[in-house]
Amino acid sequence: MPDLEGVSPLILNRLSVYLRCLRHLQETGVERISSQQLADRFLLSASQIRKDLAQFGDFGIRGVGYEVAVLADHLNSLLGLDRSHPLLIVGMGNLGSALSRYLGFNHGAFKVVAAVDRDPEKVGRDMGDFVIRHVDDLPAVVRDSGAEIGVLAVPASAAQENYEALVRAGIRAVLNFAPARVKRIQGVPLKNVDLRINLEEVAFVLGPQGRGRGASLADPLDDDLPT
Amino acid sequence: MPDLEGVSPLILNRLSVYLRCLRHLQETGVERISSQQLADRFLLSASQIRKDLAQFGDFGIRGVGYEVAVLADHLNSLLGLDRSHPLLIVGMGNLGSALSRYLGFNHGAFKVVAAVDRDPEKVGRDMGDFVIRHVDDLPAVVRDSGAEIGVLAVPASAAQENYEALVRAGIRAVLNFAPARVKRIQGVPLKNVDLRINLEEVAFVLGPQGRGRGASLADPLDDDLPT
DNA sequence: AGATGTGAATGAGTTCACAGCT
DNA sequence: AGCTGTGAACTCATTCACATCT
Repeated sequence: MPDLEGVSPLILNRLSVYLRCLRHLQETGVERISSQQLADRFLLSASQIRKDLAQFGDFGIRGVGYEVAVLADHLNSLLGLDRSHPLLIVGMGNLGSALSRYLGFNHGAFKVVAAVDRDPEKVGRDMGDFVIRHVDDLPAVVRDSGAEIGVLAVPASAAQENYEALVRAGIRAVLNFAPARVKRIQGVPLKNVDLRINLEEVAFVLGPQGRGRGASLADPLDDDLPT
Repeated sequence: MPDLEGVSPLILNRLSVYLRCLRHLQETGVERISSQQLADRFLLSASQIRKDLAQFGDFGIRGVGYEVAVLADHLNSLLGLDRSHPLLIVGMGNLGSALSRYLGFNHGAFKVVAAVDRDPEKVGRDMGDFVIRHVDDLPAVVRDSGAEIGVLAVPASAAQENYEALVRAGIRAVLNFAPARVKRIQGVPLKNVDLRINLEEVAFVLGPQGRGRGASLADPLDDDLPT
């Protein structure tokens, strides 16, 4: 049953992970796989895989396993990756440039179609598929490019105002990489990603002044998974 | 009781969040605050704040609240941010450069002290506090710089080999930003951070072809918190 | 046999509600 | 009175174990 409402972020992220594993298997020429094999191969839990998947329909074949290609395609469309998601990068400094490379992937589901910056030096630069435009032109840029998701890669102090500008320009969702919490405006999904928190986590396991050796606590690192 | 073993990553991340809120309050001149006020101010849960904090000692004063400065300092040292954590960036492309800016923060707890790259073009470039060196010199770079945490910002295909090189060079922990899962070697804490998963999450809330409007599901975005 | 899908059991994490300190 | 610290209640998530299908 495609019970799409109320899917927890935990399950969602695992689906992404499963999909990546499956793509990997596909490239390796594997056609069928059981939940147990998947779990062994990628350090996951077999029963969890089954439960996660069963939520969205009966993709498997009892006694056999899952058809890699079929399952991958199901997940792909479930995650909304079967249609293209045009991205707009706001702020083309190092982070913005890095993200524009990093995020274009996944069988073409995500594609950077536009970028804006405040710096006149950068405006006009040709990025191959598009030209960097001025942040003041956001409304026109969003309209012309058809961008759907805005990616904030601006300094912390400029994050909130740029989010709001994106909303006014008609963007449908925003991902914020600036190290500042942005407050969501009703109706425009927003995800704040703070890269620094990961560093703090790692710093913690190293302990006060080198508590013991490495992995002390409940092995908390590693939330996400394979490629 | 500083029951440091077995702290869940969830709590850990919340502690980081609390600390940021407190720093913010400090700058605003607030000296005391109750869990309730904190919760209201930053969209948190009061009882959760109290429970999280109580785990590590009695920082609060009944009937009064928490002394902002005191609590901030406690958290700071609890998270290991009172001593300096020298960072080494591996891969000085756009992402590496961006991270080297982005991650230097937090009252000087994190400082980039060295960087390496494979590209002879980049080797030798002066970054102010240090000079980019060749990745083959990792052992010497780690020794000379005293780097503690390695930050991988290399292409996916090079992630595993560079992690292993870091381990051989004597690094104490690693944060991997390459879009590839790296397998941990016993004794060297590793955290894989996959930026793409955030995009997929946002794409999902937008739904198949624009299911409803914005925030459909259980509002899953927004894990982390304020600055 | 061999693997899925799923209720039942366990465990983790969060909220409630209040006793006890200031 | 006001607010913390904490056991008890509750909700959410994961794992177990097995009936069911191929």
